[in-house]
Amino acid sequence: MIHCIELLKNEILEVIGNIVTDNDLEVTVSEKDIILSPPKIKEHGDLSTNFAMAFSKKLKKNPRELASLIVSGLNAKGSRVFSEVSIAGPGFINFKLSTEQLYEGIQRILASKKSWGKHEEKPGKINLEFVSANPTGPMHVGHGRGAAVGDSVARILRFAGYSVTSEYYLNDAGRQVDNLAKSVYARYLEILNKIDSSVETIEFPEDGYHGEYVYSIANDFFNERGAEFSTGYNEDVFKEFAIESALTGIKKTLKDLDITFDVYYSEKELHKKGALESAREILENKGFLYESEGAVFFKSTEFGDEKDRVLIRSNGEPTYFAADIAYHLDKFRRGHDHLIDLWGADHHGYIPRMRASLEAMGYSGTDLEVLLVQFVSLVKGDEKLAMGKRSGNFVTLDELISEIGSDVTRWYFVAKSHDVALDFDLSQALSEDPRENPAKYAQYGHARACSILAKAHELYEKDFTEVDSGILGRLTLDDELEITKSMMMFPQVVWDAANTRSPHKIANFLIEISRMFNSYYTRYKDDPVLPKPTQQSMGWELTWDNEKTLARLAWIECFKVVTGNALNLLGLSSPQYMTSAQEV
RNA sequence: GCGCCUGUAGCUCAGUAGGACAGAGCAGUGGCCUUCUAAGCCAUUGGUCACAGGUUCGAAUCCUGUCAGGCGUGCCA
Repeated sequence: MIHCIELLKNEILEVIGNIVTDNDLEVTVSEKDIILSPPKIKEHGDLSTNFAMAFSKKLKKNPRELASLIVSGLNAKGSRVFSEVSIAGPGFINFKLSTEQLYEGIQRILASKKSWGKHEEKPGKINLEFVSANPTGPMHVGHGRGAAVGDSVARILRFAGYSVTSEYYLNDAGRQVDNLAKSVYARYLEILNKIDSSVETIEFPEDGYHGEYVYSIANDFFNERGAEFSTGYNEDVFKEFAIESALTGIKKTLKDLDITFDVYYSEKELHKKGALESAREILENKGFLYESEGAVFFKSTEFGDEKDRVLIRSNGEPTYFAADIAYHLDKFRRGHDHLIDLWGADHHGYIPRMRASLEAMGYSGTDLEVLLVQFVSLVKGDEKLAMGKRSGNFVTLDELISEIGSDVTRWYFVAKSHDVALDFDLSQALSEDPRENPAKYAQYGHARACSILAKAHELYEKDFTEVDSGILGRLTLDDELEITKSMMMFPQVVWDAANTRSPHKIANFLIEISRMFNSYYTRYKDDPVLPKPTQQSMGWELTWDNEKTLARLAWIECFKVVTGNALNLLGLSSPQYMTSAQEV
């Protein structure tokens, strides 16, 4: 469709140029001034522009008059892009694409295949940080949403031509992991005590982690190291073991969701290499630091923050914020020019100070973009399933995935705008009747297309993607042409989803186009793509309309390409076949 | 108190660089299976786009105020 829009814009520009010179106007109209987009309502055509309304004052004509000048100019010239042009309402100009454009579109899709919808590479490097869950236990459902959204955004941005480094910030330093290590130690002593009652247990740490998984880490530790630490705590040993163990679990969960990161960035390493000191030095030299009550403060109020923030506590320990400044500085130093962070919505108060620190160091506040991922509430009927790692009472992401599967999990996380609090109703995702399950529906269009193509290959020994344009002229049904237009829109959908960081736009597209396809399939049962088994009597191929079938098969190949690409952007699998409920 | 997000059909949500009668899924109602998978399709019910003003030829979309919900407002991360 981008292609058609470009062609049409040029035609319109030429006509407008003539109008301008004919009327001695001092106006320059450029390509950017013409907005061509598909109208909401199908009856209004395939592409529409409000140009006549927007430029009526500048061109000193009332909108309808201007529109009619443009239309008559276009008609006089003749066009290969549209077959009909009309004026409607207050001055919209509506175009109906010529079928030749649609057939060319099909050819382009077949030629592009997996690259259909992919945009040219752009300069610049984006760093996309997401999940970054503390390695203190299994991921919970909220992390899952961040993971699914982040990974899909990464895929979509790459498809839109951006260079993206996906990154997980590993908080393996600081208090949370200390708490975890102590918690594991406490459980470890409990285990030892059961075996040998002379081993004294300790009081469970106040801020400790109460989850069952802590026992399991402690148990693993005991199996590996025995009773070696029954009388003395070694923080480093327990911390390393606990982090390793938690991280292994997190990586396993991410793998189940088909999510991989380019970089796991360790906070501990950041400290080791002196990044905090380096960042502090910059701020110090620029005069943005001061001491008060024994602590070092950053003057974030100079950059619009509510209050100044502590970087070094009065006990000499750096804050999490101090490390985060160093980390973000490091991202720039590694050559990224735009940073995107996905944070839980509860961290939104953190944005002003983070931006302030970057501005203080000489970067632009807009170089850091924060996507806030709103909360997920798990609901199952009337039952509300609570979350919260420290209370120990939560549904893990692993449990969710094992109940409904990775594809359905990702779908629900990604099908809604990340900016909206999500009520994840398990009763729908778990529904025995898959017709209620939009995730399955989104995949089913693709599976159905594959299924038809598989059957077709039994009947025809041909590559359906090699079709000549004459045969495509056999696609004449309204549904076929409408679906073709949607498939041609896919690159724009990708572009829009990328620039608004909105995977759900891909999800909506997928549902929409799948519905059109399923509708087509059912509506034309009496005019099937392939001969039914009862129609395949000896010599059927001599009387069958093979050209129409081949045209449709090429078109179905397109559908498979488009839906496959869309599913892939969401991180869902593209099944070739799905087991029918009747077959189970 | 202040700040951020949200308020669209019974439910869950699309729809914001302003545009042509406000959309989908689920739920409801009525139809369609000797199937190229009924995991589907067709028809139909249902909304003063929280409320009140304002800007505009035109507002769910922009501005102001009000109300309601969520979150935040640590020398926690």
